[in-house]
Amino acid sequence: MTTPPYHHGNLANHALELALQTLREQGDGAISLRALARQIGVSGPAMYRHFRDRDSLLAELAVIGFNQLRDRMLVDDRPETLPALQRIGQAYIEFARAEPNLYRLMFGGSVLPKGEHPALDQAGREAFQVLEQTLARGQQAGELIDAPLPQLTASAWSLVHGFALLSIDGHLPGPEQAPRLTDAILEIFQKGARAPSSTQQQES
Amino acid sequence: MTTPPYHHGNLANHALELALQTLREQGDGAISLRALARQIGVSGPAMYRHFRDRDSLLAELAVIGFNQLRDRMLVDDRPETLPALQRIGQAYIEFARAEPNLYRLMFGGSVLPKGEHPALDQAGREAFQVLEQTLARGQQAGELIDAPLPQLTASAWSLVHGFALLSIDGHLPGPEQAPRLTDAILEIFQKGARAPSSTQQQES
DNA sequence: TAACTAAGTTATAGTCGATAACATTGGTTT
DNA sequence: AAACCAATGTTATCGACTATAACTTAGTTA
Repeated sequence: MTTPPYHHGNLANHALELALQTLREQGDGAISLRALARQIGVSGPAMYRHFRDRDSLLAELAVIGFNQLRDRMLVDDRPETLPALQRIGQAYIEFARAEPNLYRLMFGGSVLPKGEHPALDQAGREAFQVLEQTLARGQQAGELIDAPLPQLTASAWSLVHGFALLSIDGHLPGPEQAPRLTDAILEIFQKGARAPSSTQQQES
Repeated sequence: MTTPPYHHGNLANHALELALQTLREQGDGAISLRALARQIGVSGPAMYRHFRDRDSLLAELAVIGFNQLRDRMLVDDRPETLPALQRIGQAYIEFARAEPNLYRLMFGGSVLPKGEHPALDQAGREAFQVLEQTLARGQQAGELIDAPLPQLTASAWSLVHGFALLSIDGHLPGPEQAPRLTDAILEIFQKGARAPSSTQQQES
């Protein structure tokens, strides 16, 4: 009685949950299909019915991450662009700091090279577009400089991406004052990207 | 005659050279001590006389990378800070684009976590300081805003680091116009970090 | 009910990291 | 010069992993 059924029924989801937990606790290098299968109580090769290979499982985790990141960035309730940008930047960096290993996996170009996992590329683009559309709105409202949109987007994304990685990798001093640092770098960006005619003023 | 000598005599350097080549061509994941030993014509465990483990070899590669990066950043021949910063930023991003896999290894927090390889941390600090000292000079000369130096440094480093990674990982459109994009983001930073009283003027 | 298919299984090949125990060599010491 | 010894190799071996092949089970559908 209560003998485990031959078919698990939810192997893929179960595996993804456990993998996400392993990722959080020990990083992507610690994820192995065999170990996951052991934890679930299933044989190793069973995993390959649900994931083409190890990288495909990692890619699915990264997709989950990008969707979470996109949702967290969708908080620009402010009508003015500059406060909205500030909010988005904060949410972005908070996500990276809350899920460092997931964030690294999402952008770790060496582990999951771009172009090999279409769903992952798509999820990344969608998150990217939240930022881009906000910047576009800011330009249309005349709050941001008139630089080409791709340039402006690349600048903003570079700044938060670089800060997020330096922060979670321990390259910045004083991790406890990360929020203050976050605001400081976002201010510099706003000052650099603000339209000269903007009604916003710098504090001093 | 011409029988290979029992002692190789230069195993460590030879291994590092081959590993660097493998890294360039196939990324850090493709580096294995056994494969290196095979190429050199030596047995696997011989490697462990020269490297504590695989990560130690990777760490030595990363140290080489940081030293190269630092040397490339030491080109601020201009006395004024802003042009010097521009030069440093360009050199930084050119390095990352020329050696993408090496750059990823240097900063790949998951592969080589900070704190486990003192020589690596030291080399990273030395490169970091080139940027920091230039920014400090700019502040003393009154060319840069009076924000706390760590904040200013974190901003500049974040921007070039983020841009470098997004660029080499293929997240930015139009790779062929990377140099133009580079100048664009550096301009935004300069505009955001320039002292209000600076004699430098924005172009329009 | 027979056939098909999805989702498991065992068996196996090949690679790798790492350690233990042993062998060779060249420089150093007496 | 002989003995020694530290550095640098060697073979043997363990355990873990990715991945494929061939087979089995069970649920669904004609």
